[in-house]
Amino acid sequence: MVGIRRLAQHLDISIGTVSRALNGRPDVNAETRRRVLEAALELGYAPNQAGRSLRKGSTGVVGFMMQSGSEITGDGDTFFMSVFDGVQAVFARHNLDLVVLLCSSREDPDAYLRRTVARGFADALIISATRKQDPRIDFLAERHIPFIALGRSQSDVDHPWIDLDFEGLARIGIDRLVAQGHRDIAIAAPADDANLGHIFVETAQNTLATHGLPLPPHRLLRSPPNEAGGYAMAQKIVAMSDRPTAILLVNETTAIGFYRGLHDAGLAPGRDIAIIGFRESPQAKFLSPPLTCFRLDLHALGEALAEALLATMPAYKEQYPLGTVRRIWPMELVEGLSDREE
Amino acid sequence: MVGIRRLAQHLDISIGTVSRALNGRPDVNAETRRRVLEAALELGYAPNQAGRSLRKGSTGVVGFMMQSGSEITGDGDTFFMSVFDGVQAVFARHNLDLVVLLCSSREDPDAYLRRTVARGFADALIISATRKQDPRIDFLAERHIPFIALGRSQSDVDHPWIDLDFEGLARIGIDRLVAQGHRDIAIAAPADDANLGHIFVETAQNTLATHGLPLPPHRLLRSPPNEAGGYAMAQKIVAMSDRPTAILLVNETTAIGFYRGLHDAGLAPGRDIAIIGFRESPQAKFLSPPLTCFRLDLHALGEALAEALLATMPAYKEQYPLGTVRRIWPMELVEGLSDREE
DNA sequence: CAGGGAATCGAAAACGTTTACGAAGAAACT
DNA sequence: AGTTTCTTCGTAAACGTTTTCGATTCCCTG
Repeated sequence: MVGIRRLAQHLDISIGTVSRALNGRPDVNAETRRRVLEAALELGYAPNQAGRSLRKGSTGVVGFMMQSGSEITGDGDTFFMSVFDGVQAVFARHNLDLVVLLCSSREDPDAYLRRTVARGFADALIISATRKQDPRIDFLAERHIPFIALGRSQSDVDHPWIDLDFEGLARIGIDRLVAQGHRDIAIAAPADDANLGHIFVETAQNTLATHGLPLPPHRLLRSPPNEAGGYAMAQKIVAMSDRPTAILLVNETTAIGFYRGLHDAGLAPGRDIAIIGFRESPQAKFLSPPLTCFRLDLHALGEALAEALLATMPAYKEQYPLGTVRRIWPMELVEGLSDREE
Repeated sequence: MVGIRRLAQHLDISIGTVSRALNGRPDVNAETRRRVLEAALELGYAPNQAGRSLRKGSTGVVGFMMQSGSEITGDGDTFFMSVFDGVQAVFARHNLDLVVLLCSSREDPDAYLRRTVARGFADALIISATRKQDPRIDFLAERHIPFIALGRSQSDVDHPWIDLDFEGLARIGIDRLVAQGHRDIAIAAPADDANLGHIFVETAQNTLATHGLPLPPHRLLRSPPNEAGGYAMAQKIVAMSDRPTAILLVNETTAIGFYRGLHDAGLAPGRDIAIIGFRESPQAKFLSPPLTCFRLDLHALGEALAEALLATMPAYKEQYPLGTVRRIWPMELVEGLSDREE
C-alpha cells in the first residue's frame, strides 16, 4: 500500500509539501502541485483514513444508524434507498461519506450507539426509528455529537429532527372520508411506543371529533407495519358486528394484506370498505383498485436531513445557517379508487 | 472524549497496562484487569478507532458495498436486511463490525470501490450486484484485499463468491410447467449485463430442449426487476397472437405487476396463464392466487457469506479453513396456486 | 545595494493506540 | 544464599497523516 512517504520519496520532496498539495493549501507552487496530483493518480495513492482522522480529529464520514428490524423499514421498499441518495447528493459537495451503521437484532440500539460514538467512527449521525423516549438523543446531546433524528421523540432536550406529517395525514384522511359520507371510520396505527402512533391517533381522534364523530376503542386497531398485520386487521374488521365503512391506514404495506383479507372474506376494497393508505409505493400502485394514499419526496427529504445535519456541525455551520431544524415533512394525497364507490 | 490516557491516569497505572488489560493479553494481573474493565465501563471509554487501526493496520470493519439503484434490490423488501443479519451473527463472534457502503447513483461503482479501498476504510469487502465483467473483482484480487462477491461474474481471476441457484430455478420451474402439460412457455429475465440473466436463460432454454420444446425469441422477455416491468410484460403477453400458456419469472416483484397486468386485460393468473415467480416475499404471499415461487434462507446465506469471507482473511484463515468458496445457494419451491388450474 | 515582503518548502510535533522490550520484584528451585 | 524463572508492569517506538513553525530563496522597492 503506497503511503504519502513513498509518494514524497518518488517526487523527491517532503511529505509536508505533498500533503499541502493534495489538500489544496495555498502555499505550494502550482507546478509542484500538478506533479503531486499526477503522481498520486499514477501510484494510486489515497490518504490513509486512520492516519488522517487521527491527526485531524474528524473522520469525514457520517453514519446513518438503522436497526435490522426497524419498524419504518417494515417490509418496505426503497424508502431508505431514496433517502440515502438525497443525503449523498448533499454530502458529495463536501467530500463527506455516508455509511450505514446497522445495529443487529441481537444488540441493544442504545449500547450500539454508545459504542460507535466512543470509537469515534463518525463525525455525525443520523438516527432513525426514533422512539418516544429515546436514550440515544440524550446521549448524543450530552456529548455534543452532531446528529439529527428522522422521526420525532418526546425528549426534553432540544435537538434537530425531521418527521413525516402524520397530523396532516390524519386530518386530510379523516376529512376526506367524512366528506364522502362515511360515519363509521376505523383507523389503524402501529404500537404506541413508536412515536408516530401517538401523534397520528390523537389527530385522527380530534378530527373525527370536529365532525361530531366518536372513535370507539375497538375501532382503533393496532398492527405491525407489514402485510400480515394488514391481513389480520381485515379479518378483525369483517368480524365486527358494527363493521366500519371506511378505514385509514398509517402503516406501510398494510394495505396489501388488508386488500387480501377483504378479498378472502368476499368483500371488495373500495366498494365494501373505503380505504386510504400510507404510503405511495410501487406495490401500492399495483393494487386493484389503486390505493388512495400519500406521496412524499424522499430524495428531497434526504437532502433536507443532510442540510439540517450540516447546520449542526461546527465545520459547516456557517454554510448552512439553519439553526436547529425541527421540521414536519409534507405529504401529498394521491387519489386512487380505493376510497370511493366507482 | 475520554482516551486511554485519561483512563490510565484515573487508575494510576500506565497506558500500556490498560491497553493490555482491555485487549485480553495474558500478562496482566487479574485484579488489575478487573479494575480497568470496571473503570472503562464507568467512564464510557472505548478505544479510538483511528488510533487503533493506525497502529494495528486493520480496522475491524467489513464493508458491504451496494449501489443505490442496485438491481437485486429492485423494489425488493427485506432481502438485504436478512442477509446483513446473518453476516452480523458471524461477525459478532469476532468483534468485527459490518457497515454498509453505498455508492450513490451519481458515482461510478468502480471508482467508488477504489476510493474506499485506498482509504483503508475496511479490512475486507462484500460486493453485490456483480456484473458479468466486473472490474472491481480484478482490482480487489490484484491488491489482495479479502473480499467475496454476492453473485457470479465471468471474471478470469479466481475469487470467492456465492450466488443464487438460477440454474436450479430454471430447471425446476420449466420441468414443473411442462409436467403440468404446458407446451407454450415464456420466460422473463433481466437485462443481459447482469450475470444471472445469462445463466438463467441458458438453462431454461436447455431444459425446454430436453422436452423437445423450443424457445422462440419473442418468448424470451426482458424486464426490469420491478412491478412496472411485470406490468409491461403482461401487456406484451396478452397481445401475442400465439399467447403462451405459462411463464417463468426470475425477477423480484415482477409477479405483482404481472398479476395486475393480466387482471386489467381480463385474464386470471393461474387459470389463464400459469405463473411461477421468484422469490417468496411478504408481498408475494398476499397475491391472489398465492404465487408459486422459490424460497431461500437469507439469514443462512448471510452467515455463509461471512464465513467464506473470513476464510480469506489472514487473521481468521485457520479458524475457517474453507479455501476459496464458490457456492451455489439452493432454493426451495413453495407451491402456491398460480401455476395450476384449481 | 540593503532591506522587506512574498512564495515555497522542509523539519518536526502531534493525534491515540498497540506492542516489543526490558526492568523489577516475587517465587521457586538448587 | 544464590540463581533462575515467572509474573507483572512501565517505557518508548511506531503506525500515516496534517499542520505549525521557521528557514530559504526570490523578487521588489526605496
